[in-house]
Amino acid sequence: MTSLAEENYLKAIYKLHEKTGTIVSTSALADSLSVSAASITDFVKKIALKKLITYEKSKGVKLTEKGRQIAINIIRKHRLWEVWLVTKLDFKWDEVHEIAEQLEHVVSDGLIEQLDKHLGYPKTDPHGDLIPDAKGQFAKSNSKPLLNCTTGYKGKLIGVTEHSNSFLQYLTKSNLKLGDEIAVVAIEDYDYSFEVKINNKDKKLLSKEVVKNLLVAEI
Amino acid sequence: MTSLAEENYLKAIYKLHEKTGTIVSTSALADSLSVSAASITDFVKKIALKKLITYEKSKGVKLTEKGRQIAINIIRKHRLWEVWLVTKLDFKWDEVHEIAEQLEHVVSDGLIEQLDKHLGYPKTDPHGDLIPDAKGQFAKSNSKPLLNCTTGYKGKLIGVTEHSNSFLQYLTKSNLKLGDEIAVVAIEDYDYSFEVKINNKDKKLLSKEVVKNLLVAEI
DNA sequence: ATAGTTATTTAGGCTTACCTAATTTTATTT
DNA sequence: AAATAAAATTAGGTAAGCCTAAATAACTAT
Repeated sequence: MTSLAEENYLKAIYKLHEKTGTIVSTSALADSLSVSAASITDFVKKIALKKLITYEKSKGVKLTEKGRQIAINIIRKHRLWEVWLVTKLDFKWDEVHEIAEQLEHVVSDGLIEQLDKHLGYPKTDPHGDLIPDAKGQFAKSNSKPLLNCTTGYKGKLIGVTEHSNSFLQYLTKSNLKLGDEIAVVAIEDYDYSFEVKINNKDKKLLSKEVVKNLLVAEI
Repeated sequence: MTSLAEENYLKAIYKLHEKTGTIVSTSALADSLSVSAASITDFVKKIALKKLITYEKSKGVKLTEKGRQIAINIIRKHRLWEVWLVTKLDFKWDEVHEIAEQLEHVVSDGLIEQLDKHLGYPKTDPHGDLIPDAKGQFAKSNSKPLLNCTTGYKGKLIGVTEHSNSFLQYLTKSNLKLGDEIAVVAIEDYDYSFEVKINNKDKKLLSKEVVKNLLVAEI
C-alpha cells in the first residue's frame, strides 16, 4: 500500500516539520533524503494526489492527518526496534540507527504489537525519544534543553537531540549516559560552555555545541 | 550489493534445485516467483553476468558457489528470524513465514550473529529445518520421510517438508507437533494411509498426503 | 520423422524512483 | 526597481524489474 520511498518521504517531512515548525521546503527535503530537488518535486506531486500531504507549488509540503499517522507509525516501529537492538541484542546506542532504518519498514499488523509486549511497552528509545503508542499518541514530556538551564540547575539527562554516531560516541567516551544526574556548576560567559557535575562526582566541561543537544528533566 | 529481487531469485533457485536435484528451468522459476517466464529469462541473464548463476540458454540455471552462499545466507536469516518470532514473540509456526520473508532481507553484519546468540544458537527452525551456520554449513541430519517407514517403526517427528498454512494448521488441529513420538501401527495397502500412535497414547489416521510431508528420526 | 504441444526467448512497453540541464519563480541586494 | 542569487519546477532521460504478444526451440506422440 505504502512504498518504501513513500514511507521515507513521509518520515522526513514529519521530522523536518518537527524541527522547524514550518511548511517543509523542497530543498530541505532534498537535503534530508539525499535526492535531487527535481526528484522531490516529482514525488511530492504524486503523494499529494494520494492525499498523504498537501503541496503548495513553490512553497512546500505539509502532512495530512493520513500522512502523519503513517509517519508516526514508522517512527514508532523505528524506536521499538532500537529498544530491541539495545536491550535484547546488546547493541550500543550508536550502532542501532542504520539497522532500525531497515527494520522499520517491515510490514505486519501483529509483529509490532508483539514486539512492544516483548519489550515491556517501553516509553522511550535508547536516545530518550518518546515512543508513540499504537494509536499514534505521544506521552507528554517534561524535558527541556540543558542549554536553557542556569547555574545551580540540577536534573537528569533524559535524551539527546542529535543522533550522529560521532556525538553519541563522544558522550559514551565522556562517560555520559541517559539517567545520569547533571548539575550546572557554572556557565562561561565567553563561549557558553557549561561546567557540570555528573552524578555528584565527576566535574566535566561541556561545550555549547554539546549542551545544545542534551535534554534534561526534573529528577 | 545484492538487490531484493536478486536475493529472492537466488533463494528460489536454491530451493528448486534442492527439491528436484536438477538444473532449474525458467518455468519452474516463473511459477515459484509468480513472475512471467519472459521476465525470468531477462533477469537470469543479468545475474549470470554477475556470476551468481550459470545460465544455459533454453536449459536452465544453476547457482555458482557465490550465488549459493548468498542463497544459504538468506535461508539462515529466514530461519533464525522464524525461531525468534516463535520463541520470543509467541507466534505460531503457521504465522511466521510471511514476516520472516521480509526480515530475511535486512542487511547487517552484526545483527544476525547477535540474533543467533540471543536465540542460543538454535540448530533448527520451528518447522524442523536445519539452520546453516555463519559459514553456510548445514549440520548432518538423520531424518527421513515417515512415508519411507514400515509398520512397527517408532521415531520422533522432527520436521515437515510442506510449509503451507493449511498443512501446518492441520497438524496443529490434529495435535501433532515437532518432538512427538510417532509409532507406525499399520499401513493401509489401498490408499497408503498410516495408522499411527502419538506419544504412546492417541491413535490417528494420517493420509499419504500428510505422511509424505512428515520427517522422522530415531529417538 | 513430422505434427502438435509446451517451454523458452525476443521484441517492445510500462511504472517507479531517480537523474541532469534548462527554465521559471521567489528572495535578496544594491 | 532592477540586478543578481537562490530555490523550485519542467522537460527529457535512465535503470530495475516487471509485463504481453510474437517468434523460436525443445519435447511428445503418433
